[in-house]
Amino acid sequence: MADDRLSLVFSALADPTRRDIVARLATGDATVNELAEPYEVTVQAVSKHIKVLQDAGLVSRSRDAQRRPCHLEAEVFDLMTQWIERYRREAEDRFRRLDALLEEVGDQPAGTTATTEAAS
Amino acid sequence: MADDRLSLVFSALADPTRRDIVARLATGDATVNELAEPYEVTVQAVSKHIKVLQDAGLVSRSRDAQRRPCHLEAEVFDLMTQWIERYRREAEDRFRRLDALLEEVGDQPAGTTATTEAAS
DNA sequence: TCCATATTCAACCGGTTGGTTAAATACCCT
DNA sequence: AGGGTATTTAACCAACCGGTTGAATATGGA
Repeated sequence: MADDRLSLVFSALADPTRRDIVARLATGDATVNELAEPYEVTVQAVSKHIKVLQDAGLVSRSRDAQRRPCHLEAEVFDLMTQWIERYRREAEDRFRRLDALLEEVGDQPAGTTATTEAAS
Repeated sequence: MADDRLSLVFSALADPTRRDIVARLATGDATVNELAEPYEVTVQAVSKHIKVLQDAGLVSRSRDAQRRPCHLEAEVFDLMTQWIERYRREAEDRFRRLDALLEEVGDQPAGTTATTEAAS
């Protein structure tokens, strides 16, 4: 379920180990064995993580003898930032309009209207 | 497992229905019943989705009689964009350095060194 | 008080996920 | 051919996820 590109990318990055792998690939290509070394999990588990990242388009592989180095495909990040920025902008614009409206009416200062109960 | 903030946010947005809810909340606050209306799923399912978004800090609730309107907390987006931009920048910098090195050596034009095999 | 509305909680179900171990595959080297 | 290294596949398992139905809770209004 949820096999569209954006879902795959967000889902892939929802795991801290995979985010860590991405972080390390940002500094340079690496093989599965190299990537697996710092973790306690087996190399097979890391291989699965790489597959998830690959299916999301975040990682590509090449071949070098037995090794299959992983390469970070950073362009995919654009897909996320575009989505995020779009709705952030919409929300901020709406907030600005509300703010201006309150200013105009001469109500209480903005941001004190509702009990927000945000998560800790 | 994976209960850190960034994991919760990415995980929350990995579901298309939840992304859609976020998109709609960007245009204005809404109740669970209002949000559930366009979907085929039950209102309980949507309530669960809201809970996930709330745990991730993406949504806050207020009270208005029986209604508990949902409000988008767009600041959380910053957490993601900061993470994304950091590693994108690292990867791009590395690419630029490699590019410059190849230029210096007088090798082939950049981007033609490895078989990338990227996902479709 | 009684009823309608809005929302959540509880229990359940099938599919997915992240991990394991064991076996298979792919490639290099002598 | 045979052995070593790198990696993937297969089968399995417990936990989680998104959905359901049914019951509970909370609030407003007649």
